[in-house]
Amino acid sequence: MATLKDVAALAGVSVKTVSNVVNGYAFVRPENRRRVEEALLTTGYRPNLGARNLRRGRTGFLALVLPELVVPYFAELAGLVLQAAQAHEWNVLIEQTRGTREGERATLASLGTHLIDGAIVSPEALEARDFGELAPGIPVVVLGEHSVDLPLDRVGIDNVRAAEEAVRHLVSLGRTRIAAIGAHPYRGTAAQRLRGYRSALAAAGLPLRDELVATALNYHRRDGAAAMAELLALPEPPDAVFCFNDLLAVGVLRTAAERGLRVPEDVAVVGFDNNEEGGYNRPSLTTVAPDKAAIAHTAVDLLRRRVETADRPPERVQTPFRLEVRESTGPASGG
Amino acid sequence: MATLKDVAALAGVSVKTVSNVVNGYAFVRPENRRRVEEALLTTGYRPNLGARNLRRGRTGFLALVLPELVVPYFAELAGLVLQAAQAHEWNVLIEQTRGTREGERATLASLGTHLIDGAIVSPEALEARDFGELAPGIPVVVLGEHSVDLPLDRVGIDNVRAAEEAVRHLVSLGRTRIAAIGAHPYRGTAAQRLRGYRSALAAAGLPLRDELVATALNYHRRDGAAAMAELLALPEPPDAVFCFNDLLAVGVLRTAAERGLRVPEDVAVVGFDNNEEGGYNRPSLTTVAPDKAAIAHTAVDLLRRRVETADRPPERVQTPFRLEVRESTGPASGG
DNA sequence: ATGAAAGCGCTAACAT
DNA sequence: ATGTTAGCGCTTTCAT
Repeated sequence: MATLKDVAALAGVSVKTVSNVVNGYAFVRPENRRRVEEALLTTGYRPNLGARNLRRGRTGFLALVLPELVVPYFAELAGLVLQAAQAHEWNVLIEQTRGTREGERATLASLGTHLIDGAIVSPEALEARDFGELAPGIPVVVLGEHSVDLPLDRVGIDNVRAAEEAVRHLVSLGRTRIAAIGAHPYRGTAAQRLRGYRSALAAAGLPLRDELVATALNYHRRDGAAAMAELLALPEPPDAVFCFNDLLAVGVLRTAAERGLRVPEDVAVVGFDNNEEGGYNRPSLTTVAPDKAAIAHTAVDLLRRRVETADRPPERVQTPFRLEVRESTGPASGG
Repeated sequence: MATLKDVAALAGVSVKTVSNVVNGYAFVRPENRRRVEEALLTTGYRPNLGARNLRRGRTGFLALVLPELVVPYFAELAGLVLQAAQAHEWNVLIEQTRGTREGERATLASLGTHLIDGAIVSPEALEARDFGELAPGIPVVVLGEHSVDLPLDRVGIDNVRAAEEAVRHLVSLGRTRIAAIGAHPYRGTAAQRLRGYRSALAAAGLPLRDELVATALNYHRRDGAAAMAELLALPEPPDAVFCFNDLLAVGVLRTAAERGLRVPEDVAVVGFDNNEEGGYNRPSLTTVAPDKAAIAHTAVDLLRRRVETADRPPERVQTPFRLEVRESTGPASGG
């Protein structure tokens, strides 16, 4: 593979001149420029970005740290981050943590190693001190709410308000036994959504029943299905379910169908995330739809600014969301 | 950020010794090792991988080039590739091409720039010469079938046999008007699956009807829904549909439901890819299930061998698959 | 406008 | 067993 030196030798100029041409510098004598460009072509030169970055002190990489790509929300988000990063000439390195504290800590620790300019992290189990300990001085943008208050840039929607809106919607349908699936011992977003659920119930004058709040240690379809099975075993099963993500909701729909329940007549269901698959479910899924493109774009932009000037106060940006009402709570049923 | 030199100065030894300790070299005097380790700790040294790789002539990166992460098949595969790559101490750079030749060419061209050791490419529109032109000398492993015969390592399932098996299954249910959705002007996998579809029909003594073969330029849910709407508008609509991926099939199920058709009684549906979502559909989706973990693992391994010795003859590895029979063709209906 | 040379942080000869 | 040094490919002073 041809290097700058090879090209310089072939063109009969210095490395500097070739570098100037390659980097689009203005003042190069036309004759030299022509010869360099010819040499560039015949050698098929391509700059070694590693070397360039070593010299420049930036790597051109950004790490995207997330639980797992099989979760559609993260796959969709990752796709959008890739696009947003491209606009800033950043390559994206995706790291899966599997959502465990172990995995998250290990990944965070591996970031210290200079090959990234910064990281966008979607934490689940991480604690505040982990960041300082494992990735000191590394520009980080955090996605979503987190139980601990970190002095880091952060992007996400207002989960409390979003949950309130979802539950208020169920209340407006006349539902009174509204369950929640997705309570979690330490996930920040789960805590926020639970808070919104409770405050909406309280505002509607409905009682808070502990047996209607189901914990889910994971947010996969099977966990939703299992949780719904338990809720249906209650003496008085719910007439509506608010799920903390769409995957849980899909599991819920499945279990409901297997038990012969009609959705939304017997039980209305709301999800969270607006995965593409929800629109094709039967019934299609009512869900909280965060503006994922805005999240991706904002995160990348925040990271860029953080990289440029490290000593800014941390920012928290709230991105918009809306409630997408579909068949699982709507009048037209697919049940 | 501390460098090797800083550590050496602090420990009162040479950089070589520090390097030896960092890289786990055996022969370091215990006293020196102790001092180096101490200096390592107090400086919080982390190796600059960029510099290391520049020197070593490898980058530690592998590019995974795929159409888009919102397609569950690619998201699932990407997750598995990340895992497989980790075992070889490779970081993975994901590039989305959006499945266009433009996008694929642009991505391929950007690979030439030395920051990757090799690439795993899932092409859709690429032509043979693109590889030679745009990424000359770069170790590449191709995923899936491709219309053009390339002298490159390749991993995939036997799409012809897989399609045959799917269609044979529909035939065994007594279906006679079996449609196919997903014919495509240049995708290699589409051509193979179409071939399998045709040969299975021929083997069963069923006529090949052109009106039952639907082209899909994209393989998203909405494309399946649209194609199914057209098939149902035929004077004699199909009694079974073989879709070239699960997303198309999900769209088909949706359209069928909207028209009040029962699946599988009125129309049986088979997909391809075994996305997680298919198991939770109502009815759950019968599908061709490729062993994605095997694909990911094999691709990474093939790439490693290609990087190590460039002058091996290209290999083609076929990974296993099986037909996963569920409700959309099975006796127990969810329709 | 261009050349010479230093140096980014690291590893690998080569010495000792 | 460890120190010295060259050099990976590039950008960037500093000269000229």
